[in-house]
Amino acid sequence: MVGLKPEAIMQALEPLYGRPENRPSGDPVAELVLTILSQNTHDRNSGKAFVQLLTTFGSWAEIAMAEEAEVVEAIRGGGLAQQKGPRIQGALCGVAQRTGGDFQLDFLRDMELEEARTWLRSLPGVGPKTAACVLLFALGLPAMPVDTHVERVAKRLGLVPGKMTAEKAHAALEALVDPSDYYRFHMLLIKHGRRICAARKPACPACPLRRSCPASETR
DNA sequence: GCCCAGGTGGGTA
DNA sequence: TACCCACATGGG
Repeated sequence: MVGLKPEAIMQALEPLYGRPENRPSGDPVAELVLTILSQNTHDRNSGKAFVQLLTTFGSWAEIAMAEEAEVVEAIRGGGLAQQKGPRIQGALCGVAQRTGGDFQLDFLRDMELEEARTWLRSLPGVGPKTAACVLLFALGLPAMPVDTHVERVAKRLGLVPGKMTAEKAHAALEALVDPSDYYRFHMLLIKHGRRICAARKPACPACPLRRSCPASETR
């Protein structure tokens, strides 16, 4: 354990990556679909699959009602299409069922945060990370997405125990970080984690976190 | 040709 | 509860 506090970590990383500002996107359903497509997939692939999905079908309703094979074909370029196609269709159907046919998630704003999170997680293909992405990025609600980068960096910095499971680490980090800083914390750790992965260096001499930086981790 | 990417869900002990 | 593993494509 190195005893670094979240605020100190964010202050150290901001000179490198800038200060992230959350501007909630307009369409939570688009965020939901895009996040499912991005699961364990590189951004460039998931982004292409998302564009292809939107150009192939004219609306969320069409995607939900389409033959599964058509949806799978549209998102093939994103990888894991056999899994993600049915999950996207199932999630869209879940949304429509809840709203009586509308493809929108504004009703989540009227729920308690944990109720909204639980409802999202009841959809196929929606786990803790995807639910948090929709709540934070699209609706501007205080949930923190914890992906592999955030989890790995946070464990290395001693914010959470290294042996903690991903789901517990998620809850622990949400408790540790001020809710108004969720977006800032998430984005800074993502950027730092990506840089570490991209560099694949045994050490990161420029890192402001120095010895406590995950970049000193030998992979 | 190999490696990796912003998870999830099912199976097993 | 805690692991382990399959899932699949494109670009470096």
